[in-house]
Amino acid sequence: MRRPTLEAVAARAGVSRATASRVVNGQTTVAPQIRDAVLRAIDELGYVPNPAARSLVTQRTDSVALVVSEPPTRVFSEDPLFSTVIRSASVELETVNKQVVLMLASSASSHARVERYIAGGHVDGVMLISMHGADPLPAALSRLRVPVVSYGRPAVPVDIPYVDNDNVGGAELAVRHLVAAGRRRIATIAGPQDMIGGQDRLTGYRTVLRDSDRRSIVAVGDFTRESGAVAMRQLLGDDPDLDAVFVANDLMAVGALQSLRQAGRRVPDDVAVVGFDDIEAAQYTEPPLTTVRHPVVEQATAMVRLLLGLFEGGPADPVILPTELVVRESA
Amino acid sequence: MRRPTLEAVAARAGVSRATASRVVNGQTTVAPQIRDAVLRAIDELGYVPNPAARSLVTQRTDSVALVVSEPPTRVFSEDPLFSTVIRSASVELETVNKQVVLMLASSASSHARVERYIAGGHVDGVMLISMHGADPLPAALSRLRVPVVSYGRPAVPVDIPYVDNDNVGGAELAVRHLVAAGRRRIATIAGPQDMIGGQDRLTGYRTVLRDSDRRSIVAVGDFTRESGAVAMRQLLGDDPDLDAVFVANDLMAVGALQSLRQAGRRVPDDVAVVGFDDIEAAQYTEPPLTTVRHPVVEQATAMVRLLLGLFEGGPADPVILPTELVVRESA
DNA sequence: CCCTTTCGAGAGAGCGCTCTCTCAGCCGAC
DNA sequence: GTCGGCTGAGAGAGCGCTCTCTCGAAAGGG
Repeated sequence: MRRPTLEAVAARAGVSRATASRVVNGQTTVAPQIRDAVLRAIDELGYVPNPAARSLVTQRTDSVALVVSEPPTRVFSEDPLFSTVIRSASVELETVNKQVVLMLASSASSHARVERYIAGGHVDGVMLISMHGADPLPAALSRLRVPVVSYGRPAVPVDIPYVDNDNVGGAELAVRHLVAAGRRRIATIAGPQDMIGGQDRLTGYRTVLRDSDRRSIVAVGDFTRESGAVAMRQLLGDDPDLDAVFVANDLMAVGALQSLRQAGRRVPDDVAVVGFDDIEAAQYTEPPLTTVRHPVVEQATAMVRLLLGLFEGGPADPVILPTELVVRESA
Repeated sequence: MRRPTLEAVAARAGVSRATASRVVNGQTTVAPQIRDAVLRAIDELGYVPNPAARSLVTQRTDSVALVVSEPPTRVFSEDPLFSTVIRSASVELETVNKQVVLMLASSASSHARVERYIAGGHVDGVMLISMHGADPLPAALSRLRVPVVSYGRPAVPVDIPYVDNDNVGGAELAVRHLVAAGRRRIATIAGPQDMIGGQDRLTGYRTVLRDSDRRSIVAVGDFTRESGAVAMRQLLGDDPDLDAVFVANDLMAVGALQSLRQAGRRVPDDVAVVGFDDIEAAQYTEPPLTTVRHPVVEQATAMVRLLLGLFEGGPADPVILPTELVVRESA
C-alpha cells in the first residue's frame, strides 16, 4: 500500500512519465485534453510528488533554516522579539511556498549539528539570528557556500548580508528627547557590549550627550529584566540626583521602573525613562513606557526578501531600517 | 565543483560504495583497517551524505513538523507559551537528531498548504498545537496516516494522542484557594468556550462553587490581555461587591488587574485574583499574581516522546500532567 | 508537392544513496 | 582432505523524479 508515483499517474492517464511531470510542474507545452487527463488521474489517485526524489535531481529543497544562535533558555522564551521574527519570517516564506526549519544553536555541540545540517544541503539558505560577538557560527556558515543572511549586523566582521535597524539613530532619538525635555543628568543602562545592539545604542547615547555638553553615567546590563533592575539600583547609588535614564531595551526598562518605584522615585516627575524595542509590555507598564520602536516585522520580512534575492543572484547589500520614537508617559 | 559523493569516498578508500555506506551508517561488519581508510577518505573529501538520496530510499526524513494552528498575529507573538513549547520541543528533538519544520496554519489556504506538505511525506510525524474547536486540521491530519500528536486535547473528538495538563484540577485548586481564604463572591473570567482550556477551566470553577454553595458569576474573554480588562469591568458592573476572581489565564489576569486598579479596587484586600499559566509576567504584576502553574516544558517534552514512541510502534495513550498552585500576593 | 519549421510527446539517463543478494575466503570439524 | 558454516566485501537493482534528447506529426512556405 504505497503512495502513488508519477509512473502510476502516467499509466492511468495513458501518457508517458515525462508528460505527467510536465503537467505537475505547470509547463505549458502540453495539449489541453492531455493535461486534463493527467490532472484527473492525479486527483483520482491522490498523487503528491515525492519531495526527496524531486530534490535529488533539482538540487533544491524549498526550505530554509532559521538558526537562532543564542542560549535559548535565557533569551528565546523571555524576549517576544524572537517570536515575532520567527512568525513574520514564516509568513513571508509561506508566500513563496518555502518551509522554515527551526534550529536552536545554543551549545557548542549544537553548533556542530547546525553546521553539519547546513553542509548536508538540507536547506537552500540560512537566516541567522545571532547577536553575540563571540559566536563562531556566522563565520562558519559564511564559509559553507550556502546563501546566508543575518537578522541584525553580525558582531564580528564577516561577509554576510544583513538587515538591521538604525540602533545608533534610535538611541540618539531617545536621548535627544530627554535633552529637549530639559533633563540634566541623563544616565543609561547599556546592553551587553559584545552585542551590536548593546554597542550601537551606547554609541548613540554618548554622541548626543557629548554634543549637548552633559556627562555620561553608564551602567551595563545584559538585556534581561533582572539586570535592568540591578543596573538601576546601581545608577541611583552612583548618582542619586539623576533625572533621566535611557535603557537599551524595554525588558531592562521594565526592571528599571521596578527599581525606581522601590526607591521611591516618581516616573516621569523625578526620573524620566526611555526604553528601546517597543515590546507589547511597554504599553502596560506603570506608567506606560516611552520607547524607540523599530520595525521588527518589516525587518524580518526584509531579511526573507534578501535571502530570496540571493537565490536569484541578486545583490547582497545590507538593509538598514529606520527607528521611531514612541512617546508615552514615562518621558 | 560538486559535493563529493559516496562513490568518490569509496574510490579514494579503495572499497566499494556499499562498504563506504556501511561505515557511514555505523555498521559493525567492517574490518577496522578498512573502516579507518573510509573514515579518512570522508574526512579528506569533506563528505556529507545527501539527505534527499538517503530519504528517497529509506522513506524517512528525520524531521517532524510543528504545526501551530492559530491566527498567528493574535496568539503567537503575545503568548509566551508558544515560544516555550517550540523551544522545548526543539531541544528535545535535537537529542535524537531530528529537525523541526515550523508551520503556521492560520488561514484556510495555509491549512491546505500544511495538508499537502504533510501528505507529501516531507516529515516523519506531526506535532499539532491547535486549541480551537472549529479547527478542521486535527481531523484532516489524522486521516493522513502520518503519526500525529497534539499539544493539548483536541477540541473535537478525534483519534490523536495528546499531552495536556489537568485544566479542571488546576481550576479547582485555584477556586478552592479562594474559598479557603473566606471569599464569598467569587467570579470568573472564562476563556473562549470553543477551546478546551476555556471549557475545562470553567468546569473546574463551577464544580468547586457548587460544592461550596456559592453563586457563579461568569464573564467570558478570549485569552487576550485586552479581553481580560473588558471582562473585569463588566464583572464589576454586574456585581460591585465581588471579592474574588479566578481568571482562566494570566494574560487576561493582567488585564483584569489593570481594570481593578482603574476602578479603585485594592488587590488582594478588596478583590483577590488568581490566574492560570504562570507566565513570566505573572511575577512582575502589581501585586505579583497568584496563579496555577502547569509544566509547559514537561508537556512539550512529553509530546515529543509520545511522537517518538509512535514511530517505534509504541502506545498512543494520552498523557495528563498535574498542575500546581503558586501563591503570590494577589490572593 | 516537397521540404523545413514548429510543436507536442516519449525514451531514457541519471540524481546519490541503501540494501539485498551473491560470493570469495577462511576457519574448524569430521 | 573435504565440506559446511560464517564473516566481510562487492555487484547491482532500485527509490521517484527531472530533463535533455529524440522523434513523429502537423503546419507553413517556396
